[in-house]
Amino acid sequence: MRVLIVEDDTEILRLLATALTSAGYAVDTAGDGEDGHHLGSTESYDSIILDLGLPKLDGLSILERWRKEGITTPVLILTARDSWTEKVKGLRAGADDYVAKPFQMEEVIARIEALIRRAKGIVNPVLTIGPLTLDTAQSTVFRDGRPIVMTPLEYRLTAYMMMRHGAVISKTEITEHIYDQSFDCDSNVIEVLINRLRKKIGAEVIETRRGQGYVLAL
Amino acid sequence: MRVLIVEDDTEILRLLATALTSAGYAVDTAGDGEDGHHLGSTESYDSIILDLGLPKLDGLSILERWRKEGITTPVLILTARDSWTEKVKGLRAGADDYVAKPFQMEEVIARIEALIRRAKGIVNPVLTIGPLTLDTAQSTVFRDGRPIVMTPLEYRLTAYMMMRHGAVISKTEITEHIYDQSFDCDSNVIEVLINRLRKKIGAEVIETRRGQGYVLAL
DNA sequence: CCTTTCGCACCTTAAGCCAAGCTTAAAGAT
DNA sequence: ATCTTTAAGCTTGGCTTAAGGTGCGAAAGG
Repeated sequence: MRVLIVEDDTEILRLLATALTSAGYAVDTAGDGEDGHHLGSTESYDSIILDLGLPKLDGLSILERWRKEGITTPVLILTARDSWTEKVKGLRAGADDYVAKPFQMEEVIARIEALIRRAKGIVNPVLTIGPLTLDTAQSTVFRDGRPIVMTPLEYRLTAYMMMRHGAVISKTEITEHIYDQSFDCDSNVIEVLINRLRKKIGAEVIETRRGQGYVLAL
Repeated sequence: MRVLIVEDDTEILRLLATALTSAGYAVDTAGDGEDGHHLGSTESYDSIILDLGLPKLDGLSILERWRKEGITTPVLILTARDSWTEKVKGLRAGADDYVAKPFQMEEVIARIEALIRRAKGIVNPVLTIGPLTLDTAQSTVFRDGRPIVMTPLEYRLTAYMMMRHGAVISKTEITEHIYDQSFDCDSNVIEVLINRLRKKIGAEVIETRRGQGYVLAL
């Protein structure tokens, strides 16, 4: 799962980034409106955290532009406490949720997770596909009820595949969603990852579609 | 829908042009940077395909000029494979998407269509023809609701035929659309492919028009 | 006008080759 | 010390080629 944070306060940015990273997300960041807008338009994220007060280009304008461009990525906006009008404007402009500053890290993460689940059409916070169960609150995957110890990458890949179960997922899509920016995909990392994952969750769960990608079989 | 292609390799240009034309687009072409820039500035297009390595005036400069001139037409850039820096530069300069060479015709067309849809704010990735359903998001074809496992070529052919259902599609058209660089050799690849496809999706779905091509019957 | 014949376009099957993907180990990064 | 990436050799599925079969459709003969 890959998230973009657009925030000019470097301290808040740092905190959010580390919190999300250790929650198992691939994180990209932007310090001003222009970069933020640009990244959001051109890269593929599963969710975006957007501050409203930004240099160069303010959050609301960015959001409006994205929506005009047809970008439907769920957006969580950060606003100053008690600013009713901003909240309304934000939701009007197409935001999916909002959090007032100052905030609890936990809350932001929980809401991001809810947004992503909602966007992928998953209602229950715990997702079960065949023998596998994904608990995002615990960042844990279970096979037949038993927890499986995973590395961050393994967990991200599993979570992503479970949320898109049944779909053929290409290697490009995988790299785009479990790695952050600047990753040169001229190697067999994905294959190695898939290999390790198969050993952990069972080889029969992940089907190979030669020349197309992988499918999480039901 | 009108598209401009700026590309110096005449073979690639021809392939792109014919592919887009038969996909229902009006196509203009330019063989070098100056012509390309000029056309893009003075005519109005729904989308532009821009090669980065061009004689006279390179792609990046053209793109920058257009954006300075206030031209917001969605631009898809073509770059050499693995050139991460070029991709970043292109997206920085205001490109909306990019495809690495060598590329699949189908992918370019799909991305162009996505760009245009995005610009106009429409989404509909599922196409149903008779008992067949094409879900491009999942890269899967369904027959009577059941997924059919296909090889890359089979999938491309099916997708192409479904998008042009009812039309007679010649073998030449098929080779030009589902193969990246046109290979001209008199072999029976297409017949073999069609044969395998019929076994998977049902023989009655694909009609033969002797001496003309094939039709996806409704 | 109907029938037969013949050529050509298309169908079918199977074998071989190549590249995509698998696997393992070791080096590199954090 | 753990996790990730690189590298190298190996395996296998999908694509192509080739060879023989089938049937359409046109032209010639009845």
